Amino acid sequence: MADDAIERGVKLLRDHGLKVTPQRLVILRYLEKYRNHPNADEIYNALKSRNPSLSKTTVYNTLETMHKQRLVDVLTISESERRYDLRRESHHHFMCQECGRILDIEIACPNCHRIINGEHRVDEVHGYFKGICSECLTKEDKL
Amino acid sequence: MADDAIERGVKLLRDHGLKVTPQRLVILRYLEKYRNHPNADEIYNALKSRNPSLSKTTVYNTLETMHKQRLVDVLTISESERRYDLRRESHHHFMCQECGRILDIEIACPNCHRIINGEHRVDEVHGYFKGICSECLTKEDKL
DNA sequence: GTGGCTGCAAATCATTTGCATATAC
DNA sequence: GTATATGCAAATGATTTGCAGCCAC
Repeated sequence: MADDAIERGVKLLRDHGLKVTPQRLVILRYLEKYRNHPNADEIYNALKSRNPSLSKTTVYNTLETMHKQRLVDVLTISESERRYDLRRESHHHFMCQECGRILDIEIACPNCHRIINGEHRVDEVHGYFKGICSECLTKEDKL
Repeated sequence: MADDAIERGVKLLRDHGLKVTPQRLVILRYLEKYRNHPNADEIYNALKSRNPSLSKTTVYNTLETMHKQRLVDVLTISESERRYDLRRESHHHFMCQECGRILDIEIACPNCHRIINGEHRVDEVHGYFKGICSECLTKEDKL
């Protein structure tokens, strides 16, 4: 892992009032590097060979802690499992029902946020789109 | 159950190519009457006293079948369970983290749908907002 | 008549919990 | 030194599956 990535991770954790542990750093680094909206199992499996003592409980604990500190978004676009995403400026997600990929959708939706915030206090906004992605469309002619 | 509600249910099922069964009718009727975004368990518990033979498996089967026929929307706004909603013209949902209620949000978001449809084929759009509802805000001063 | 629907019991599997040990600060 | 984090094994709980009998059409 590059030194600057470690430093960045340490700072990110400290800035959010979290203790710095190797497990937290490596999970944060995974999210930052791949940005692939993984579930807990994918994170665990990707990291366990280089971090043999890592437990799945810790993966869950860590992601939950980071979510509470608004460092990580929890996506429920999949009906069967949670997926995690390093938090960044509001964007949305598209899930392909064919290949299962979750793609970032860069759409700002200022209307929605503003209107509803007048009535309730809105802390999280999730835009989930589901269908067939352009790649699968060309492959399989499902247009 | 009112006669016209039954008739409406029968028509709805037939129009969607589904066989008409008492279980399907009563579940449909529940969704139509309460529109409270229930989970499978709530539906089952609400109906079992008047429909003693109803099984939870059938509740799940029925909701899944209706979802496939685009009669019912599956909401994953709650992280721990699916919630169901009779399908109607596109609207969105707000979940109060305090009282747990899921409220309908009547916002049209034409931008989003149009833009993304140029790239992928979009079959479902879900807008999930989370925070504290106005009622809980006044009660507890969490503004 | 038959293909699809129902309901029971058992299985699955993501996530959570209890608790003893280890570690960040 | 102490509060918190980690990791193991066991528990939980929503959803699914296998299968036998039933019913809508």
